[in-house]
Amino acid sequence: MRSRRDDLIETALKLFYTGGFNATGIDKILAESGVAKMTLYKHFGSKDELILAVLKRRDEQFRGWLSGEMAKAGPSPKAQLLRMFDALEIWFSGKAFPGLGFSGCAFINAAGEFSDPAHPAHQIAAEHKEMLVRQFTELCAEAGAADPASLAEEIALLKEGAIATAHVRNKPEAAKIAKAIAERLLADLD
Amino acid sequence: MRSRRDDLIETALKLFYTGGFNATGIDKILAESGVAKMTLYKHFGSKDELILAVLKRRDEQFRGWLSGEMAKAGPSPKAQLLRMFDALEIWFSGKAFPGLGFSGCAFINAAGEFSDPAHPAHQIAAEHKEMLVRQFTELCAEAGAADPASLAEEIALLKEGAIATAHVRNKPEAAKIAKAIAERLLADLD
DNA sequence: GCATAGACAGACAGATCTGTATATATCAAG
DNA sequence: CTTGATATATACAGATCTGTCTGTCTATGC
Repeated sequence: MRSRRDDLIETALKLFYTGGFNATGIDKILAESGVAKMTLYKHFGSKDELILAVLKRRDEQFRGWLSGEMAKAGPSPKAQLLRMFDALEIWFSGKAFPGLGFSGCAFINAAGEFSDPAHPAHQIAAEHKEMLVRQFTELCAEAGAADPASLAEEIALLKEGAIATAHVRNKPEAAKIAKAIAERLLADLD
Repeated sequence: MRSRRDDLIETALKLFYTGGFNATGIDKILAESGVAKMTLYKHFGSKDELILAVLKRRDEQFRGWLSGEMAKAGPSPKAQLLRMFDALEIWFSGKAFPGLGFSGCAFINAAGEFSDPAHPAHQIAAEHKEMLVRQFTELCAEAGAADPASLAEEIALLKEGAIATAHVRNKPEAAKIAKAIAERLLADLD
C-alpha cells in the first residue's frame, strides 16, 4: 500500500518532469493525486522541499533502472558500458518509465530552471551525475583502462550529449551515435 | 541608438537566460529595461512572443560568436572544428558574453521548460541545433571526411555533452574532454 | 506652429500561486 | 469507547503574474 507521501512524490515527479518545475502548480499535483493540501505541507513544508524530494526519488529510480539494464549485458564491464547506450535508446523511445514518456533528463532540466550552482536542486542534479561517473569509473577500472577516471568522464560526456540531442532535436538515434563513439574509445580494452 | 524593442530583447535575454523563462516575470524585465508595459505589448503582443524573439536573437548572437571564434583557427576546416571546443571553454568560463555569465545552453534550457517538441520555443531550439550541425557538416566535407554528415553529428553530440556537463556539474573542463575525443575522431583527416 | 507616432506612468482587472487556518472525518490501538 | 494520529474539505490571505485601459509627455516631420 502506497503512502500519501509516495502518492505525492510520484504524481509530482510526473507533472514536474513533463511540465517543468516552475510551471507546475501545487494545485495540479493535489488534484491529480487526490491528496489534501494540508497533507502536502505536513509532509514537505514547502513546494521547494517537494521538488527536492522528487529529485531524490528520480535519482534512485533512474540509477536503479540504468544499473538493471546494464547488468543484462553480463559480467563484462566493457559490455555493460556499451549496454548503457542501448538503455538510453529505450529511454529515449519512452519505453523505460511507463507513464512518464521522455522529456529529457530531469536533472539537466532542473539545472536549467535552477541555474545557480548553489541552489539545492542544482546540487542534487550535480550529485546525480557525479554518482554515475563514479559507477562508470569502477567499470572502466575493472575493464583494465589505463586511466579509468578519464575514460569514465568521456563515457559520461557521451551520455549527456546523447540525452540533450535526443530531447532538443527529438532525435532518439542519438543513442546510437554516442554508442559508436564509445566503441572506439573502448576498442583497446580486453 | 538602440531601439526600445532591442532594449527589451537584450534585457529579457539576460533575465530569461539566468533566471529561467517561466520564473522570470514581465515586470522584472520592464523594471530593468526601463521600458513601459504598453510598449512591450505593442511590440510583442504577449510574453510568449517575447520569448520567441529572445530565442531568435540568441540564435543569431551565439552562432555569430561561435563562427567568429572558429574562424580564428585559419582556413583549415579540421582546425576550425577543433577550435570550436576551445570556444566552448571560453564560453563556459563566462568570458564569451559579457553580462550574461554561463547558465548552460539557452536552447537546452528552453527545451527543458517547454518540453513538448511541438512548442514553438522548443522548435526554435531544435532548429538552432540543426543549423549548427549543417555548419559542421560542411566543414567535415571540406576536410575530406568519408561520411561528413555522420562525423558532424558526432562532433555536435560532443558539443552538447560538454555543455550539459559544464553546466550541471559546474565543470568547465568538459570542453577539454570533448576536444580530446574530437581529436581522435578527426585524426584520419589531412 | 502643429499634428502624429511612439513611449511613459500608473492604475486596474482577473487569474493563479503558495501557504495558512479551521473544522470535520476516518481508523487503529489501548 | 475513547484517544490520538492522519487525512480531508474548504475558505482565505497575500503575493504575483499577464494583459488592458486611460491619460500624458515628447520628439520629429510638415
